[in-house]
Amino acid sequence: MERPVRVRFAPSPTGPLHIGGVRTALYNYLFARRHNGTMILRIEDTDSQRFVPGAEEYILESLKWCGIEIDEGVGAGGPHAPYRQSERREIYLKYALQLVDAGWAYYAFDTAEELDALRREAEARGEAFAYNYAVREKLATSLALPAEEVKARIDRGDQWVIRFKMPENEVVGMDDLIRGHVEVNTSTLDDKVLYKSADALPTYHLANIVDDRLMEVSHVIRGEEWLPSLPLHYLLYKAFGWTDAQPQFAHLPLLLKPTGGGKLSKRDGDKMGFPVFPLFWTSPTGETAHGYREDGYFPEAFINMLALLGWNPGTEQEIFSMQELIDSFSLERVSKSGARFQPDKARWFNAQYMHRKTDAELADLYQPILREHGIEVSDELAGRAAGIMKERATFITDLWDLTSFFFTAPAEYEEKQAKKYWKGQNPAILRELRGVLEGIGDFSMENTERTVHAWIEEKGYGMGQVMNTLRLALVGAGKGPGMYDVTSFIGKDECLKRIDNLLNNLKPAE
RNA sequence: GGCCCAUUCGUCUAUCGGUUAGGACGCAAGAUUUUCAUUCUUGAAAGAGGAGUUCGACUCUCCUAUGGGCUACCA
Repeated sequence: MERPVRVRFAPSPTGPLHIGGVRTALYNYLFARRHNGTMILRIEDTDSQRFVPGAEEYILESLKWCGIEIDEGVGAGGPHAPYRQSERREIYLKYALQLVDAGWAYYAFDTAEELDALRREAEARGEAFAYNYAVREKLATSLALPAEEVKARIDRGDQWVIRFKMPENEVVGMDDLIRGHVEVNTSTLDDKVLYKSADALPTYHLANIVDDRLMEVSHVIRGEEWLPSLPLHYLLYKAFGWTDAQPQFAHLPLLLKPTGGGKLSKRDGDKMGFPVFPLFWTSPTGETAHGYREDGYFPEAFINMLALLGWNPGTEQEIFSMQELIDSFSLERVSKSGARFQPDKARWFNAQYMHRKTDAELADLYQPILREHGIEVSDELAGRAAGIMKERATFITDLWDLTSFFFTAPAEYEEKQAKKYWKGQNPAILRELRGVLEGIGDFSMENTERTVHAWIEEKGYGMGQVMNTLRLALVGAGKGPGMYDVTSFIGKDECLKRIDNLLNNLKPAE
């Protein structure tokens, strides 16, 4: 019997969610939806030291903005509540103790200072210290100490941890949905801490396995940085006797810096001018970081871009709605190697979505910006202006520079354009054109164009000469949409007014 | 240092032993255009290196190199 698909996204609230984390969440979500499964959000706040206030809210808000829906977990509730590990703390000790009883784990009483000293000693010898089979019976552990001594230490309130007793020289064979079969010898691994008495909390490894089991997780889809601890996780399932219900694993390739080496980090964004976070972030200490949302990206474009960073459909389609992503997603088509994040492509995706927006959608997005500039117009007009110019825009915020002339007369004239066209007989022609325009009754785009073109032809003027001079008057620059888009948008009176402005206020060049 | 993972145009990638190695971003040129864009066409641009296996390797194996990850009482 196929087991129901249940996946989880399990971030720790140690700061804003990074775009690599968003992609992990996205792939989990896509996989869940693709298989009619359940998407769980679990907050892994087992490190009380690194907890950052506001981070959890940030994660929730980010997922919401991205359109990644949580079926079960923090913010959604569900049959396995609570989903915040700090609220599940009483669950874990029992399991850690179960492992100790079964001989799979042991108590260790080393202090942080002692461990530091051990590491320094090893380093001085040019070696790396590993807490493993070679040392665990020589240190202050329940493996070395007499039982009464162990009990006495615990009773007296000494701090302790429970470590996994990694077997010596065994080969663990693992199967990853993306990477295939991987084997590791346990002698290269160390005895990871599973539980710490100091804060009565488990570490990632224990909490992860226990919760995945309790929450009936069927597939663990996470970043490649977890691959090295997969053997431990396999062994943990074995130690608990849960191998039959063990989830399948898929380790995702990492997101890398656009240039240079290493994985994407917060500083890259600041340095190279693109966000590494979905949303704007202010840390408790007042540091801020850009976000895709505030930088003007559409969530659909952001998600589309992210989905294709490490996955491809095997076809040449590049523009995907969330539903299309769901329909075509598969772990088999996730690539194995790390993907460099590419800011240019992110912008291109956004432009593609911009071009596909309807006037009504654009109006909604553009109105706030217009109001910021003191422009009060109908949605119809705002949408029409945006619609005319959207193909030139990448972000909604580009629109003001592109369309301001629809709403306000040029305050000044671009020097280059003025120099080129505001000379010779052009002022005279413009004056003549003013008369032509004034005489047009039906000022629609079509009729104005027909009338003006007929006049140009009759007079034998150069098309570019006339239109660019008119453009100077109406737009004030050597750019913009077709002139009849402008004339019909601003209307006859405003056209004449702007022509008069130019005629009266700018001295023609020689 | 040790362990693990990876390696096709600058970048994201297709190819699952036989292809003129395809697409996209970016770049360049051209076309269209009343301007600026858009759009369209074209172009430059890749199998890390070396051994094998095979009639035949980008594809399989090994070695080397390079990149990345992990190596915490962090996740």
